[in-house]
Amino acid sequence: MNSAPTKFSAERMHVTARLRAHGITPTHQRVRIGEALFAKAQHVSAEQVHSIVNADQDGVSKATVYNTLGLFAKKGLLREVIIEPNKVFYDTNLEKHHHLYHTDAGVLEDIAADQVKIEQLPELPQGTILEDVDVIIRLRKS
Amino acid sequence: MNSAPTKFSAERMHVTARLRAHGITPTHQRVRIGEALFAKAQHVSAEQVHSIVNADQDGVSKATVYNTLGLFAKKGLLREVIIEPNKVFYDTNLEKHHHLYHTDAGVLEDIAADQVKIEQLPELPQGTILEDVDVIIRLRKS
DNA sequence: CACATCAAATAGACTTATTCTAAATTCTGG
DNA sequence: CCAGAATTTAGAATAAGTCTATTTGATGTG
Repeated sequence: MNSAPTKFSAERMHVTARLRAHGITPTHQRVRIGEALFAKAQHVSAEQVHSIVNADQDGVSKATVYNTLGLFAKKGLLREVIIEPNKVFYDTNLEKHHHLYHTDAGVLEDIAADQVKIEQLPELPQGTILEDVDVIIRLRKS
Repeated sequence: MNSAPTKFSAERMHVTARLRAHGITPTHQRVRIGEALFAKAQHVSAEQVHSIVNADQDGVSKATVYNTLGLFAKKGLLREVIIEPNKVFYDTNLEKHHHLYHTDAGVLEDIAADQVKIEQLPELPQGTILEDVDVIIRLRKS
């Protein structure tokens, strides 16, 4: 369509604002990564982000992808989901929810929070605060 | 105490029987690994098992440690717990239970099943069976 | 404007957990 | 005891992620 990349698209502005709102300086590459993330997919690995962002010209380095994903996660723009050794997924869904994991296919699915009822949690040791509760339901082909 | 390793200790027989009961041919190295596992610790990494088993003379190779842990997990003698990228823990506790993870310290703790009440699970997609439900409560120093 | 400063980005070397491979060893049934 | 299968092994290979030293790019100051 356009011959030149759209530097000032609505999407781009949106991501920029979002980063600012979370106290993140919106650099060129962070915005690129943000666009890739928030465009569609729910669950992406660092590797996937790296190749999406580097499909176009002028890519973003591996190190920056890792730094940025880590930063986004820390700032609450993403949630890290660890389901397999050697594969961290980043989930753009920030609603409270849980995960269904198809172990055969390696596919991760969201489950709305109200589909799983956790009625009680143990008392936390003093001096600690809850960071997260992960519920992962692992499935296999029957 | 004994000058020679006790080849026919009660523990050893016990592990052997246990492997057999799970359809695992009890080779020398598998029994060694089983002893290390079931002796004490709750949560061990492959690396830890490897060094426990290799503290004595005549060690067990890395590959065998990995193969064996994988086999034990598949046969239901161990449970894999994935809480951090690049670190699989094997849990010898086979009771239904959940996990508390201290993210600062990297320490994993068990929680008795009755401390967490999961009242409802979503309907599983057809053609699939439940393999496991992992609940990991992540804590941080406050 | 020239300069000092600081954050962020980069390439590529490095680390670490795990898997693979091909060869050697051990086991099992006949 | 022997053939074939299962298991173990050392070490090479892979893959995700981290680290380092350097460069780039803003931003502010006199």
